[in-house]
Amino acid sequence: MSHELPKAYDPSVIEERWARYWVEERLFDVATPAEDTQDTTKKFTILLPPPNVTGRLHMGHMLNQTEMDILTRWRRMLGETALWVPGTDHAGIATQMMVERQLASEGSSRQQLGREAFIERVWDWRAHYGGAILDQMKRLGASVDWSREYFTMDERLSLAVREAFVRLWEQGLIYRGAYIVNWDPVLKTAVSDLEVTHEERQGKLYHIRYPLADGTGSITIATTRPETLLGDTAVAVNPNDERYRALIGKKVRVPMTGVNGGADREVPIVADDWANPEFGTGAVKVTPAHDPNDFAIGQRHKLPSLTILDETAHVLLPGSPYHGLDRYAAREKLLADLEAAGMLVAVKDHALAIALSQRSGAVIEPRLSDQWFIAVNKQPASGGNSIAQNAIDAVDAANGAKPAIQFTPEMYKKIYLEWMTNIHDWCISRQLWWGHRIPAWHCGECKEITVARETPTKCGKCGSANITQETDVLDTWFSSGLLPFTVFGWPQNMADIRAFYPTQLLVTGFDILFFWVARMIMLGCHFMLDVPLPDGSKRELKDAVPFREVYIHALVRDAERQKMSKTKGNVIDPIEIVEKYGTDAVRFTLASMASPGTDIAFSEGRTEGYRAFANKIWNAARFLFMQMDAAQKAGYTVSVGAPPSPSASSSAQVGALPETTPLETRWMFSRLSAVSAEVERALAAYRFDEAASAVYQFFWGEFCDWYLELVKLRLDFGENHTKNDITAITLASLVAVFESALRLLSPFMPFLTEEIWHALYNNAAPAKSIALTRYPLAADFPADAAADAAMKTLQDLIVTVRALRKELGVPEKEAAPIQLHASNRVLALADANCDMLSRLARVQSVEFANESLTGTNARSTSEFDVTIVYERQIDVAAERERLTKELAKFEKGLAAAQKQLGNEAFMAKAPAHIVDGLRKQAAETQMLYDKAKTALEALPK
RNA sequence: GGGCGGUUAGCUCAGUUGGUUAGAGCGCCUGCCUUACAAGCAGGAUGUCGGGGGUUCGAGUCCCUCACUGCCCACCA
Repeated sequence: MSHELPKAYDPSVIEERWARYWVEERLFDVATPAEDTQDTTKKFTILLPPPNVTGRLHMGHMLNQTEMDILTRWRRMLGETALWVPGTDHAGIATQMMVERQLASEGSSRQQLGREAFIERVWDWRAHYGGAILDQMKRLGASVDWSREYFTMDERLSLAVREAFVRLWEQGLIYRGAYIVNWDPVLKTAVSDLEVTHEERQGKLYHIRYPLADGTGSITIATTRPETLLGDTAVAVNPNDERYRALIGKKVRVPMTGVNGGADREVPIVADDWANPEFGTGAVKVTPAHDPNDFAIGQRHKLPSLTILDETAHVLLPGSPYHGLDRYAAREKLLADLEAAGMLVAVKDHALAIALSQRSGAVIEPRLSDQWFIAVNKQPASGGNSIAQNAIDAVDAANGAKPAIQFTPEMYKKIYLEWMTNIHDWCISRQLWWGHRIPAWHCGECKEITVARETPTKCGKCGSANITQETDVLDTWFSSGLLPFTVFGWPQNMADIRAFYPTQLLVTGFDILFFWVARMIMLGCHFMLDVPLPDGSKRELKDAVPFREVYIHALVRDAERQKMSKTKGNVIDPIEIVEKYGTDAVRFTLASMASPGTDIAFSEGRTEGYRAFANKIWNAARFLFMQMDAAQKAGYTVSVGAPPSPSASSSAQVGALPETTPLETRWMFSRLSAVSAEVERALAAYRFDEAASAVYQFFWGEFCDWYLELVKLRLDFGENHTKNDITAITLASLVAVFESALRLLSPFMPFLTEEIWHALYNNAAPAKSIALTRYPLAADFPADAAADAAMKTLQDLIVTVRALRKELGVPEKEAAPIQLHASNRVLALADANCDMLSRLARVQSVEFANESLTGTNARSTSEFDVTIVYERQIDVAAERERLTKELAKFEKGLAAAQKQLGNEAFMAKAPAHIVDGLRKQAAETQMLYDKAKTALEALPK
């Protein structure tokens, strides 16, 4: 007995084994092609969006990886050089927080450890826990090149980051300066605009009276953040506001700003267009150090900036009664004091969008501080386009030309361009310890900044040795934005760059469209334009882009369409689901639900269904193996042909079929050809849902439901069996179809197909993995329209007879004769295939009728009338109901058709094939209507 | 304040450039342990395609409008 396959399908047993095998055998590693050979193989290079090293795999990852794996396996099987590069991101803030939390639980802190020891500690943490998410990936069978695994803090990548920074600096595209940034008072660092979310909250608008310094009156301002008045350096009014025109240039005393018992600060009233006469009182306080708009006003009017909050958002104003108070405590006290002094004029409800730090949840405090920026809209010193302009041109080609980067769904192109067009300079400095430290040194003497590739020993300007390195690190997205070229060795080793850059595709979620996708385009285009093409010619934008296509996928939600989140407790752990149903079933679920533009409501019910599908495949294999063994015993030579290799030329796998090939086999190959074409079309368009449903329908609905049942007719190896051609042809075809179907399925269900495929070859498979064989192509199998049509008719006949039998109450096992009235073609078909009718519809015999058949035992289709010869009376009431319903349906159809056909405008304007089709259909409907009517009238009253 | 999606069977979703009488899976109902599979087989029921208006010979599909819903962006105190 050969072909070992346990009776029960148990994914847990087979999946871990193959997952390990794929990694250990290094099946998906791709070596750098030798440069002197003319390698014309198409490349499919794809970068895994690196998960945070702190991360645990979630459904979003699994969707992302499933999609990438399907595409990569598919391309690989098409003979392309498929390289999928994995790695992890050092995730500055997230990782630092994680380790700090750990330290806190030990009663320690990073400050206690000091910078160096802390970073050591993070590396330790990473060594212990950092591999978790990639291990999970291995379990999911991702066909990545593990030999190229990277970490964004690796020595090699760190050097590249430093190089990129220095070059930008040299090009004048990086500057340092004091600007208002989003300050996270919990993490004590600046964060970028993208890392801030806004939340609608009910707040208050406070009207506060500022007395004029000359004692002639007062002006009332409106603010939502009264505590910031401690840092006010002006009051602004609109120059066109009649109410205040006379006050412009006068001074006011900002209440409660006296220090050490001194007088309140005097500040000017300035005229500025920013002040909106419609809002509040029309007069606005100006706090340049704590509000971006106020900062701008300050610049326009040369106002001083007064920082009154420290890095933890406590009041920093020595000598003031508010000094040391948290910003909200200060607000309370200040309001109470103002109230007592009669300065608080009004308090109004006011809805405001409050800025929150995405990471810590803290309320962002705009704060003036020294930060590093990339000037994205500035031309490089050496000439050329600004970073943003290149990033726009790459996606929105001039004169309607095909852009270098294409988005799927296309809608995201618009969103991207909108953002890129309005982009501000990118704040890349973070006040963290974990990350790429900025390669800049401050001179203690002349204050000059020296930016260098190698650690300098003295100031680049005055030569002083009194220099200290910048303490800030770079935004994590700066390094990950460089990945498409740094993973391939830029700037030192360019062999892989020449072979693999640009990557073909990026698959990711829209949540990192700006964070990562946009930054890769910005940095990729900018740096790679300077790298010549392999043939030495100048690289243009179309080849400088980091990837040629971007596929943005949906969000995975829970079954109730809720976003999964830890706080809601509705997070579905993919590993748990995988353990329950098997990776293949979960992958198939995600693929089948991944239609572009729609979020996925993950439901276990679907997964259950696809586990059933996996089980179906398993059992089909068992059936096949039984047949092979039986055939062998009956004296047949059963061999499984080797599939084509991926690089094989596209000559057909199965040529012309022998004359004696039975109908169902001709049909099956024809279907296999059609479904191969459909899958190819769907995957090329990223329609994972359509591809999945095509293979599902093919395998279950056609191969199992029809073909396997029909081949049983030819494969009866009982005692009376004599060797014959039809059996041999059927057997060989069955095996070939099944083997092809496994390859067709394998990108979707890699584990199951791998297991069965090896069993099919008795563990002596012609390749190390099914993943290294060629994907089925439409041209591999003979299409046969005649067989398709014939099978369609027979299927109709069989289904009609089954339904009729059920209705008549013919016992399941009892065979019954039928009468058939139809065209000669159909009659001949039924005659030639009466064994099919017998097997699948328990037809005892077929009698051909000359007259149209109606009556209680009859059913009609456009091609035939059929009656079952069976004495039992039908349920008259039920039959009447059915016929009445059918009549109504036909009437409706007829009425619609006649209305159309009677419409002169339609007849004149509609294309001929539509009119003909409608005519034909109307005629058929009329016929069916007549028959149903006759049948209804024939029913006993 | 801008912008973008979604609304189709009880549930989750397809439905390509307008074209004949709108589909799938799950669930539901009925009958079957038919020797690959009860995680199965066979049969069956189910929709005023969110409301209204318009364009067209023809609208689930295009336009307008309303409603509900989700998301993104935004420096109005």
